[in-house]
Amino acid sequence: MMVAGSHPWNVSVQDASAIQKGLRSGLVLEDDFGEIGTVAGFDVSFSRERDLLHAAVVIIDAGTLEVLETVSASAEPTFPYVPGLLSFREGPVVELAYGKLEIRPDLLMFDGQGIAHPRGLGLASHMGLLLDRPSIGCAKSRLIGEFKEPKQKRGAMRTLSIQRKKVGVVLRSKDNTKPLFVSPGHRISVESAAEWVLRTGKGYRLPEPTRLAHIAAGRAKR
DNA sequence: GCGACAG
DNA sequence: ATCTTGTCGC
Repeated sequence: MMVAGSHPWNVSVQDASAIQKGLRSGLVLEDDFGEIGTVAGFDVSFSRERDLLHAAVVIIDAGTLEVLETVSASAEPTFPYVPGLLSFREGPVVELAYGKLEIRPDLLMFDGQGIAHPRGLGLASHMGLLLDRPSIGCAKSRLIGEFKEPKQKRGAMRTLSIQRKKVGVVLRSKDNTKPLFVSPGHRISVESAAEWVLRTGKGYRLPEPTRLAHIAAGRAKR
């Protein structure tokens, strides 16, 4: 079995796509974890006046949803935003912030796609592989995939598929609000991914990990 | 050629 | 992502 090592982030748009194709075979799409005690949420904001990316990571207790740790890091963007290549723009800052953590989270949640991606390796999958951690992609909108509108009640979900293959779910995390696009990143199944998004929610559209990371990332700009 | 297109 | 106040609805 090929073991995933590190790879350069400063590559061309062409090479980035090739790197994704090479990494996808290393993904584990079934539950591969023990007891989940902590969940980390990631998000990145952008300050255009200073041309800086700010990444924030918030770790919460999986049982009480209480915040245990918050860290952030900043860096100049080295890659443009290209649909399908988001990890090459946000990956560097995310790794930087992750390195500042004292707690080693049991599960990672990202504001983006997992395997619901053109080459099967969205931000959550990519980071889950590099950090060797179970990860979930929890995006606010669709990148790729077909689905039917889920019912309006919290907890309702429909399959998100790519060429007849189930790659995730379109999940209603709150009554009468736009659904979330949840797909496994690495070392977790579609079912468990959806379950954890619901389990870490507090009544807001976004689950606590990602919601709090979003606030922290925005706060990091000031 | 045209439309779609995570953050 | 970001530029941005109020406003309608649960």
